[in-house]
Amino acid sequence: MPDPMYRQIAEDLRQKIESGQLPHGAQLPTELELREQYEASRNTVRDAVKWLTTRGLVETRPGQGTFVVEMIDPFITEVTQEYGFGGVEAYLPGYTTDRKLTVTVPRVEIQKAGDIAVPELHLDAGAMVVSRFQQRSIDGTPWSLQTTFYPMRFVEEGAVQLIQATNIDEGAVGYLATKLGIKEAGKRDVMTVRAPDAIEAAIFRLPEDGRVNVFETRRTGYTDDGKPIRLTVTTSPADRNQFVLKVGKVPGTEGQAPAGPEGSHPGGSG
Amino acid sequence: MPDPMYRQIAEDLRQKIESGQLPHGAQLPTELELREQYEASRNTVRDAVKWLTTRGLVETRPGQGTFVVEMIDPFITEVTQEYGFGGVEAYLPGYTTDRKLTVTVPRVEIQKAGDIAVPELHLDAGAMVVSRFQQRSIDGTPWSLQTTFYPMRFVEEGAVQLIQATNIDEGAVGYLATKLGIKEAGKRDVMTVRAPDAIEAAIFRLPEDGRVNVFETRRTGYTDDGKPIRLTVTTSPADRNQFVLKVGKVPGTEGQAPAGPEGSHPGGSG
DNA sequence: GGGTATTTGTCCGTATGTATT
DNA sequence: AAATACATACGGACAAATACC
Repeated sequence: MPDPMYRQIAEDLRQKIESGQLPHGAQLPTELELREQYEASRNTVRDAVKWLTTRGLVETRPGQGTFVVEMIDPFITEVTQEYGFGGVEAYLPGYTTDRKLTVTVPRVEIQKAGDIAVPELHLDAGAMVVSRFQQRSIDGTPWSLQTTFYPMRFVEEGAVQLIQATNIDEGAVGYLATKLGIKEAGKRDVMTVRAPDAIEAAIFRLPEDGRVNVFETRRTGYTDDGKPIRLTVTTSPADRNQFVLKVGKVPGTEGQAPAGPEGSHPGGSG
Repeated sequence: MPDPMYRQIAEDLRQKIESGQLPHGAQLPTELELREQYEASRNTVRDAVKWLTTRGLVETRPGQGTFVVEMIDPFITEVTQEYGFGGVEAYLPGYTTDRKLTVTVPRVEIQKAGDIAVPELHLDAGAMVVSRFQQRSIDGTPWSLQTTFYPMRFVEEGAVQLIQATNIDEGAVGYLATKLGIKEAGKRDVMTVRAPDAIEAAIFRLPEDGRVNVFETRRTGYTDDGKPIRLTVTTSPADRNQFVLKVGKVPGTEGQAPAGPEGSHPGGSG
């Protein structure tokens, strides 16, 4: 039982939300009503609402009110030995199968390699890279951003299609193989979670207070002799994405229920 | 450039942090000093600091001040085809190799199956399960909580060691194989990210405002004929964990730098 | 241990702006 | 245009945690 008044109010509202008394999408009492119900000042009930907001339980809409957040039907990316996580090469929608995936045409830029690309691609500081950027949406909702970096050297050696803003049918990695004989023999995916930057928050329409994190997966592809050939960075909001990995023999895929607000671990702190 | 004053103050401080002018661990000016520097009220500079706090850039310590967060040396869990993510069966520390992993003795409880276990283990509502809970720490810092649920039926059929609060040398899954002939032929891992609950926040010593999320991986193990035999739920803080998956031939593992505050994707929102 | 200064946390009141209906 | 509801910003007061003497 938290001592401060705003926390008591928040816990009371939280209990009402998690018990179903305030279902998804329901409007909370207005700040004025909360102020009367709990006999607190408006700033104090605002602190309580902000506490719930930070936890992703409610969202405020200026001019309308405060609402319990809607449940998001998660997008499930299946991880396979062949593909690894990070990409959208394989995916399964949750519950329904009729979602539509759309991909923007690549935006191609030639840039100085950044703090990630330089070490991952074993480049010298100041080296140039080709970046190919795509945005993926599902049913019109932005779902992931993906940028792949290739050393500029590949273009100079003849892989000119890399700098064209069109989809490469065989895939850019396949194109490198047929054009330059550079084959990807292995890849490493690193998955982290972090707060979104301003661009990601805008594109994904995430609440601007940064409480919804994004997955960031960095995939580095290597040739047989261990030279890195590309770096793919994919970001996707953590509130609408799940990753699934199957190993061995697993029965048919039913939809995965999103994580609910129940305690998975026993109480206590031993 | 954000309009509200508290955002301008926050962006200014953010720029000082990201430029290195305020390095990791450095103390920010006190609220009184900020109030003088920016000619704003104390509540306004507090809003600015709170904005930075929500984004995980700074942390406040009552009686001391506000500080730029320390960089956390991430714990890297390597995902392999054999093991999948979720567990700590295989892991690599970041940068250094001299970290010590400690595991608590299992806490064993017999419970009614919860909202996750019932569907995952194909149980009837109200069925009983054995839960085995362990907490893992690295260098004394709590790193992951893990609970595995087994149908109570296994104990009734003779796997009595499941309900003993001791480590099972061959592993609980291996024990089921030798004792009952129940072999795990496959498993599915589902990875999500969510806000921590109160218990997790306490054990991991996460900031109580819930801005640091936790990974939750649910692993369900299946027999050859597709029957689920166990459900393992692992939670680990997203601020100190990374997951790595290697596919094919990948050169020697150098340490992975944590995600820095640089833009990976091009600007704009087209 | 006690006392004091410093710093953040909580709570109140008020006024004005902005977004939506 | 008017009403409603949240957002921002100011002011003040006291409490709680910490550090230092």
